[in-house]
Amino acid sequence: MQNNNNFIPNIKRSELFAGISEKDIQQMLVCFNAKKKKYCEGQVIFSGGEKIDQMGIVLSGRVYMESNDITGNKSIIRELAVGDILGDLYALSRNGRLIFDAVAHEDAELLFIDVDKVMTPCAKACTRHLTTMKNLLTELAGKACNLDRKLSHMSMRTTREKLMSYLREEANHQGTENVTLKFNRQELADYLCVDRSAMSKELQKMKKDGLIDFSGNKFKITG
Amino acid sequence: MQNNNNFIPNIKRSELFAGISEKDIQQMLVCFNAKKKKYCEGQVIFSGGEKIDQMGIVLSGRVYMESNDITGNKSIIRELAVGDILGDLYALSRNGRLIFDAVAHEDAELLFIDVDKVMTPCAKACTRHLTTMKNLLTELAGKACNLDRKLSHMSMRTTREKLMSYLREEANHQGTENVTLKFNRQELADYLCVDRSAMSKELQKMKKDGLIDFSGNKFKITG
DNA sequence: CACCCTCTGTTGCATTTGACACATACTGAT
DNA sequence: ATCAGTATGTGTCAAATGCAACAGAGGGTG
Repeated sequence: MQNNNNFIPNIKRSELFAGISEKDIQQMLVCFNAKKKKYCEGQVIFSGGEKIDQMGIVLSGRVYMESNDITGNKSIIRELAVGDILGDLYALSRNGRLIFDAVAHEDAELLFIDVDKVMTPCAKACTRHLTTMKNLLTELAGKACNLDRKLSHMSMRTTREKLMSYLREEANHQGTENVTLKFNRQELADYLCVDRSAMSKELQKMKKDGLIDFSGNKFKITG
Repeated sequence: MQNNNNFIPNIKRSELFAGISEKDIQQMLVCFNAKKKKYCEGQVIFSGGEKIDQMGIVLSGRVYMESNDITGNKSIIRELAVGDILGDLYALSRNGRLIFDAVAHEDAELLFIDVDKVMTPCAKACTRHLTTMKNLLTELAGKACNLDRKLSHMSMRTTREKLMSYLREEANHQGTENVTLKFNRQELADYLCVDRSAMSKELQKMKKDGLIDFSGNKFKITG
């Protein structure tokens, strides 16, 4: 591991180390064989089909899990921010092969950790080991719930329903009717797996029908 | 827990108890406060919005996680068979609230287990406790991967692409080009979130175009 | 300012899809 | 055999969607 541990405050934001002191984290990072790596915007971090045995924690920047199919359609599967964990579900599953690409959406720094080091209690009695395993379980369960939530939007039959489903959840999550999206229009369309222009049309119709109001990426549910 | 433990062979098929002897399983079931329960076909096991702190292991029958929206559209999110675990990702996540309904698709028996009992090492030193935690992590990761796989089908823009994506994965999973589906047409449509009649038409077109061949629920990818 | 680039909305058109109705098996029960 | 019920495929039509092309609004840079 590198000498400069100035990323420790950021790593504390990760669910993996919840309830663990900075001092203990530093010890564990050695134990977990943690390695820091930088990525430029657009750079591929993991690519679909690849077999991995490390998971990455986002220290800075944003990362997208995305699918780029043969016909040129991009789909944003999920979006990862600082503290989020990348690739854990593949590295921890039996076959370990990625389905999607992980791409740096902005310049980003990641800290990579060997998953088997997390899964296997180490010899030097890391007392916090059990805590990280429990944290990982919670994190993984949360991620799976988010996938379920995304599926609930995707299972809607029309673009309008997909948008409402997504916006309602965002409103719920952000705790206000006035929702600020992190996506631009193209990204929102890629996230909901619909055509951008068709979505743009539908958004206008929904505004006219009094369902929503919006300006830029500030949305409000009104219906 | 009931006296008749004749379901132990079935429970051994669950990933949760992988690598644990029958004798140890019996002890752990007491420790986990396991309770068996029967459900009739069509009966709701968990319903959307409900908060849960138990997970269920399918001892017999089949269970669907499904979404039933206001407009009457059903979507089959996933299908659980004997040995599969139900509700774990909700029970283990922070908020613990279900998004979908879990419904018995056939008469079914489930064994319910307290998740916090699994998460907390017990006083009477269950040596196998760590194993179940690791197993649960693997199972959860595998489930999340399946959700990702499902998302990869759903993100396809056309019914034809959704079908091909799904069939290719099934072929891959079943290890043969001759795929036997567990779904009937309506269920397949509900799984891929498309209209049944439209899908039926598309299947015929795909057959005519030489992409696939099928009869009943036996499919073959030919293109 | 002129230029380039990106983002968003708009339009027209061809295709796909969903909804509904109905015909045709096939199944199981009586 | 008869009947009811279910599963599957077909036909028609309206609506939704994708696609391509373009216009206008910024935003940054030389």
